[in-house]
Amino acid sequence: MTADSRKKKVTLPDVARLAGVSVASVSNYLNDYPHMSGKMKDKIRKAIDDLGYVVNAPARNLRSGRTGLITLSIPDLNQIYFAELAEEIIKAARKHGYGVIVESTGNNREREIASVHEMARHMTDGLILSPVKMSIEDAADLEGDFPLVLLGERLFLKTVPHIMIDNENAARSATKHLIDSGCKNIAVVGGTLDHMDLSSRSLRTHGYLTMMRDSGEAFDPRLVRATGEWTSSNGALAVRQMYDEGIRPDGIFALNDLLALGVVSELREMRINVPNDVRVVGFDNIDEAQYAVPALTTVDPDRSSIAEHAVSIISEQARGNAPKSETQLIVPSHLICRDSSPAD
Amino acid sequence: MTADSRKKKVTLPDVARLAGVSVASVSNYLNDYPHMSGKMKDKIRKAIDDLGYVVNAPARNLRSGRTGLITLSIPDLNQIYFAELAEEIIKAARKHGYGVIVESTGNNREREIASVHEMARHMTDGLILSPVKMSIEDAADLEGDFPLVLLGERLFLKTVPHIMIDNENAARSATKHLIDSGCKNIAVVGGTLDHMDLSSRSLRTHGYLTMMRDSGEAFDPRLVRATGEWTSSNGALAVRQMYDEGIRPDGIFALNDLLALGVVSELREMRINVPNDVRVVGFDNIDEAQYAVPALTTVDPDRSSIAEHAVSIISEQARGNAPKSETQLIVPSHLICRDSSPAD
DNA sequence: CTGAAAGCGCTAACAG
DNA sequence: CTGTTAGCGCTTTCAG
Repeated sequence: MTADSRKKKVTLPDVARLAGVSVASVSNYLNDYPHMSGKMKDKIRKAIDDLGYVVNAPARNLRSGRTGLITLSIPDLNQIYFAELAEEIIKAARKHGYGVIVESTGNNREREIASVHEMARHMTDGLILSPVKMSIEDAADLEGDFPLVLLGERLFLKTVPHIMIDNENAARSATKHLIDSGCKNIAVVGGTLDHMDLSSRSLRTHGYLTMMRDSGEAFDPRLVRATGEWTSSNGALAVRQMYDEGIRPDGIFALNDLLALGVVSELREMRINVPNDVRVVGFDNIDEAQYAVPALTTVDPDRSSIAEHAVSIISEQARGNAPKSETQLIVPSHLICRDSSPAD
Repeated sequence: MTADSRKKKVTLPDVARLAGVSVASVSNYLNDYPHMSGKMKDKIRKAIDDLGYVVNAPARNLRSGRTGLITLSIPDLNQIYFAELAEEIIKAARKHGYGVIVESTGNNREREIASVHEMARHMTDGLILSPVKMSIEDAADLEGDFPLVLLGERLFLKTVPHIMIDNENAARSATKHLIDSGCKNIAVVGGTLDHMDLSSRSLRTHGYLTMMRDSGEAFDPRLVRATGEWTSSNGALAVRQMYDEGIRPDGIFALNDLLALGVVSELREMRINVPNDVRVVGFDNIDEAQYAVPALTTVDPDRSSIAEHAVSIISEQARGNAPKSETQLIVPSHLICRDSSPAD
């Protein structure tokens, strides 16, 4: 395509005329119709180049009923985890020939619901939704028969494909890694013992608890440190409070990397060596984890695999293949050992 | 709109029939045609609700020539700065009634160029491009007459609207803030003295240099610390090396927040108090800056204003208003003082 | 202020 | 393997 291709509107019939073939052949060519003579292809290719022809997407979409676009609806790109997830989804989508409209719902229930309807308005071929505020009462909004995939652990609907991280097992691995490394007092920063539900917070805490129990470790509820938002300042605060209370962990499992970063920073400030005095493990494997000093041992949720599955499912549904009923995919994650708690 | 609105395809004529009016009236209604009787509006609204009608975007687009979509092409959502910029652009776009297709070019020249052409393929109404690898030789690719805005300091084309951060003045303010706070030995981490060009690195370093000179501060080239990628580990490394060389700054201007985070972390590790012993100022005001401990003093590039301008310009161009020739907008940024170097 | 009719540019039958 | 034709669903003149 040349730079001036958009100067004048060139239509498919124009190409057909110049190439001396029918519009159908040009259309076939554009859609990679398998059976076509080489010379015809050449003629068409040349005509397209000469005219600087570009297909008109809306016309194609109108006719074909598909747009080649999917909507990704996430809470907030400022949250690194979601930004990195979006990056992977965009990559996976490109591989499948899709573009991605990114919608940011800002942790707002109305906007989450609205994104379902917006999708129809933009006529995208599907929606990948990461709901954080919608509840089971809003399920009706997801009942349309359009391609939809839910991400995350909230909101279980048997009728809608759902992809999640294996929060509990990942937390178990992280905890086991610390136990196996000889830690005797393992704290969970960001955890909770209250109202266990299906949130990451609860699932990860639960994984920690069961692994502690399975390993015969003594359970000290004071080692479960609740925090507010999972930010590095709250991670630092949790450590400070723990030490103020006289608690001396030798391993800390922070429920996400931001918390872990704050934990490490506070420990260093307190002249406590990581990993020699206290080992630290995070969760998410955000980009920054590898650049931190010390580099962070953390759970990699395998975002690229989540993304690949999400896009595949949408793609399958969009081309009419009914979603395998009850698609509830749990993507395995794995621990990445770095300096904050090296493998043995 | 009800949840079952997509069950069966409902078209505009269906609505017209049920409402007992013409299709044109329905169309007018949908497009907020100003002159229309209240009762007609009511009839149409009711018919739309009853049928659960949703406009078909491609058809509308085909006819109107617009899609209500703009493409945002940035290097990488894993880079926090760009993720936060994307978030702002999505917000601004929503306000203007646009959806945003996010394309990630992965610091790849070919993909940057491709995104210009992709836009035509998806028929978006405009492109906001943040080029990092394209060079002036690729200018021809930007010559089409489609709505386009460039973000960032690279690649100057008088013919294309361009929005940039005021890197140099921002760096001057940051430096001045440190000088006014009594710092005598101010280091720049991430800076360079080689081949000054139009990169952020050069412009920010230059701002630092001129402010040092204007303030009559002695210039010590050893205070300009080059780094590789702007990551926190490289920030930490730069500090370590500086001290190993016997250099003792009392103020550090890190050219982005990630570097600054590394700088602070290393200083704390070295038992050097921030801000009492050494003040630290960053650049970008990423979300994390406010949660760091100590919270980071940094330059806020005013992403929301950049986003608003970018979307407005696209919107204007898309509705046919020629871009004011030579739109080269420089968005003023300002310093946000937090704990790492409080205001006096 | 409302209705009838003419396509926007393309694809998918279907016929050759 | 290639050509003809009939719309996809909507907006927009242009009359009434």
